[in-house]
Amino acid sequence: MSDSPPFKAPIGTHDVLGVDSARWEGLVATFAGFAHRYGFHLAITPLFEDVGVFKRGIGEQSEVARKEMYVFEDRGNRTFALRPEGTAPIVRAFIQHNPTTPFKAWYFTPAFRYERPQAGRYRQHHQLGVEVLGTDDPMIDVEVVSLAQRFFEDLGLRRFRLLINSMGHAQCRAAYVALLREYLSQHADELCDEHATTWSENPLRVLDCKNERCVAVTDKAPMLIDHLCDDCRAHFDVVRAGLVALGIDASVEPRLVRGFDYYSRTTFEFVSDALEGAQNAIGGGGRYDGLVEQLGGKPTSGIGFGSGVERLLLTLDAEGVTGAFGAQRELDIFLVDTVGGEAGSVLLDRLRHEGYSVDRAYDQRSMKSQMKLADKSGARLALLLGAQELAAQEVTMKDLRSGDFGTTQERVAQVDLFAILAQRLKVT
RNA sequence: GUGGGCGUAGCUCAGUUGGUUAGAGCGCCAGGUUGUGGUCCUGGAGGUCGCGGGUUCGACCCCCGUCGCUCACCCCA
Repeated sequence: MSDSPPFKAPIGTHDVLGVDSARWEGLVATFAGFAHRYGFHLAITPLFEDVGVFKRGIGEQSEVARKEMYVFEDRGNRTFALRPEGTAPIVRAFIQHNPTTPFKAWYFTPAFRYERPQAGRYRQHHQLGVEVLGTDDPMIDVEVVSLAQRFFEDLGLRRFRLLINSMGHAQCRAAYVALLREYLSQHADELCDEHATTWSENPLRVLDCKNERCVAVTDKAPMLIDHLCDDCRAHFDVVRAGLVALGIDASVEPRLVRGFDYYSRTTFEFVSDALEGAQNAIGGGGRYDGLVEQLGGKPTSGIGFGSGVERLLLTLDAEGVTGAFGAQRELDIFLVDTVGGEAGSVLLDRLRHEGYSVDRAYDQRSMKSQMKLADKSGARLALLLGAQELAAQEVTMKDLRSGDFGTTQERVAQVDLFAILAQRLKVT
C-alpha cells in the first residue's frame, strides 16, 4: 500500500457498474437494433484524431474547438485531440476510405469536452448516433430524424419535443448573416453584456441566447428561415412534409442554431420537458453538406444525429420509465458446490457450453451460505453438487422461484440433466 | 473560466453550547446442531470524521487553505 491518497476517476467522469451498466447495455442494444433496421452498420474510429480534424470540422471559432478540447502531443510531436463529438471522425474515415455511397454508419462512443460538469454534463460523456454520407435526398433527412424519434418513443419517453430549422446552404446563409449583422449593428447596445461585444464574430449565436435582452432584440430580427433560397426552401418543405406523413410532429424553431459550424440546411434537436435546468437537449443533429470538403474530400453531402446516453438515462429516470432497463440480466442456474475441486468446474463448463447462464460461489463457502447467494443471484434453478451427488453421478435440482422455501427438490442423474433442463428452463 | 451548497462506515444519514473508547439503518460476513434460500434472532468485521494547517487543556464540531462532489452561469449531448 502506498501512503498517497487513493486514485479517483477524473473530474467529470464516472464509472458505470452493476445495475447501471445493465441499463446501459439495454440502451445501447436497443439503439443498435434500430440502426440495423434502418440499414446502418457500426463504425469504429479512433478515439483521438489529428487536432485539425476537429478544428476544421466543427469550426475554429466554436466554443468546443476553442477551449473545450482535450489536446495532447504524442512522442512524435504530433498534436491530437480526444474526440469532442462523433461526426468529424467518421467524415475523416469516409474521405480516407472512399466507400460507396450512400454510406450509413452508426456509433456508440465516449466524447470528451473540458468544461465544468453539472447535471447532465460531463467531461467524458457517451453518444449514440448515426451518419449518412453521399446523398442530399430530403428523404434521408426524414429517415434520420424518424430513427431518432422512434428510438426515443421505443425507450418509453413521452415528454419530449422535436424542433427543426434550416440553416440554408453556404450562399443563402452568407446573404442572411449579412442581413442579420446589419440588423444587430443597429441594436448592439440592447444586447446582453456578453453579446454586446461579441455579436459581430458569430451573429448566429445571438439568436440562441436565452438572455431576455437578446431575446427582445432577436424577436424582431430577420430570420434565416424566411430568407432561404428556393432550393433550400424546397428541401426544407419536403423534409417537413415527410415527417408529417410519418405522423411525426416537428415544430419549426427559427432560433435553433446548433453549436458546430458545419451545419447546413436541416438542423434539429430533441428537447425533454422532463429534465429541469438547461441541459435538456437529449439529441440533435442536422445536415452538413460542406463538411467533407472542409476536411479535404470531394463535395459530398451528409447528415447525422447524436444523442447523449447520460442524458437519456436522466430523462428516463425523470419520466419514471424503468421498463426493460431496470432488470439485471437473468441468470438461469446457480451452482452450489460443496465438494470443491474440478467436478463443479466441469459441470459449469458443460452447462455454459449448452448456452445456459450459470454462476457459482467461490472460496469454499458453506452450503447455507451458497444457498443464500443462489437466492440473491436471482437464478431460476439451483443445482446442488455435494458428496452424495458426486458419488451417485447425480445432481440435486431445486426451483428457487417456487415461493416455497421448503425442500421441494429432486435428484437427477447427470446423464439426464440436459434433457431435463431443456424442458424445465424452456417454460417461462 | 465565474458563483452557491456540501464532504462522518460500502450506501443513506445522526452526532446535543467544542469534552472520555464516533453511532444508527441498510448492505456485508458468521452462527441459530446432522448438507439447503425468504422472514426472524444473535454475534462480527468495517471509519486517516476528504486532506493540510491554525485556535484551544481538549476539535467531527470553530477559523484559514486545499482537494473533491454537487448545482447554476456559459456552452452543449
